[in-house]
Amino acid sequence: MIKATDTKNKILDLAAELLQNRGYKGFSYAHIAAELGIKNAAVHYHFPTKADLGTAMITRFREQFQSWTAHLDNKYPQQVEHLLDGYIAVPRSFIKNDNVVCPLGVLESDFNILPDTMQRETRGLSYDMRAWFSGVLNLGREQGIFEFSGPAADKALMITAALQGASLMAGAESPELFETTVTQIKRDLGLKPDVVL
Amino acid sequence: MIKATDTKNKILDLAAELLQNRGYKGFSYAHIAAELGIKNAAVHYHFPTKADLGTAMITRFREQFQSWTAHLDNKYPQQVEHLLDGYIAVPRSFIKNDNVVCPLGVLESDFNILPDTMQRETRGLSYDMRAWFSGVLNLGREQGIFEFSGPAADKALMITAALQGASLMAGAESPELFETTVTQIKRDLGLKPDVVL
DNA sequence: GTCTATAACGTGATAGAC
DNA sequence: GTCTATCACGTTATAGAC
Repeated sequence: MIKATDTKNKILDLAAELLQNRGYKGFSYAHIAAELGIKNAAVHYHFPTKADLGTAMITRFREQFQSWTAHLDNKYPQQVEHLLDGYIAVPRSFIKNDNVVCPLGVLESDFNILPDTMQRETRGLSYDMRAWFSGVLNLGREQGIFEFSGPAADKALMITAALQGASLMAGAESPELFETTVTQIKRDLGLKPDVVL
Repeated sequence: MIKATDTKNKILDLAAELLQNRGYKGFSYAHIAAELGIKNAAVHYHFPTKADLGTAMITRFREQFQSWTAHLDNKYPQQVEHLLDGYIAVPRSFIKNDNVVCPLGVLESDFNILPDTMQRETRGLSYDMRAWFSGVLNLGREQGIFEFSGPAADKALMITAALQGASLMAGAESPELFETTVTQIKRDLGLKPDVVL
């Protein structure tokens, strides 16, 4: 992950990390300002209200996810095992050091206290993820690589929920809980757990 | 669910609802006092610090879960389909009106900002749940009722993570996401989705 | 684009009367 | 067991100088 050099993107990077670590009410403009060596008011210059900052963060999450899947689709066309691994890599990437939690899980957990614009973007992010992954599962079953019963959309929902829940557990307990969940998901798809990362 | 009549338990009931709706930093002594028609200081009398209140809540969640599983084990001995439904009923019970989210998901999402005692109890609750459910899955497979590969503990972890993630999604998007996830979980266990509630 | 200064508010918490 | 009164602090946010 390339770190931004301009202040605006530095703020977004740091705010995202703080959100994932501490929840929406758990981080403040003061945290951001202190860490970046600037003042409170400077952060407000770039994002007038916290709702603006929060909404921009989620919009960026959506853009990043879209870029990631476009990259995967391009690099591994129709190679569903790699696409699955790419999808799993998203929540896994957050379970490093203390960065800890998948943003969607935090946003959904804090959903009722989020400003309207953040609620809308959160739903959009959730939808985007399931929609793409649903296509991957469907294709993989047609190819005879994935085995499961029921609609691909249902299976996509279930796996996405499991990855999200496992990401939360990993942050609170142990990272291995995430990996064990992934292993079981792959078993349930009829895959050997040793698929290349 | 029987509502408590004494103040101390009224506080716990309400605090739990607020926690599940708004996260740990999203509720305050003022919220509780206003709703119960008492004053800030009265709440502090029963729970001197917020950490005390939070810890007591989780301890009660653990006791309630233990009572619930004891009840299930007694009412449906060795009847794994009913035990499974009883386990699913826990997160489902929170998806009514706006009560919305499974406590464990919120606590794990807010984990890094929780006081030490709350962190310990949260881990304990998570462990309790998976441990009991792991036994149910193992028994069900021995009986030939559940079909799955891999260790029962892994499958229990995966299903628990899925229920937790689905509970969060239900709160943020639509309750049906929870039910669809449950349907898929049952399909993956080789069950018909029409098992008695 | 960043600063100083400050406003207006909510928070967790305490002392002491009743 | 609940009250009034109060405190110290962190929060989001704004005005205006540089």
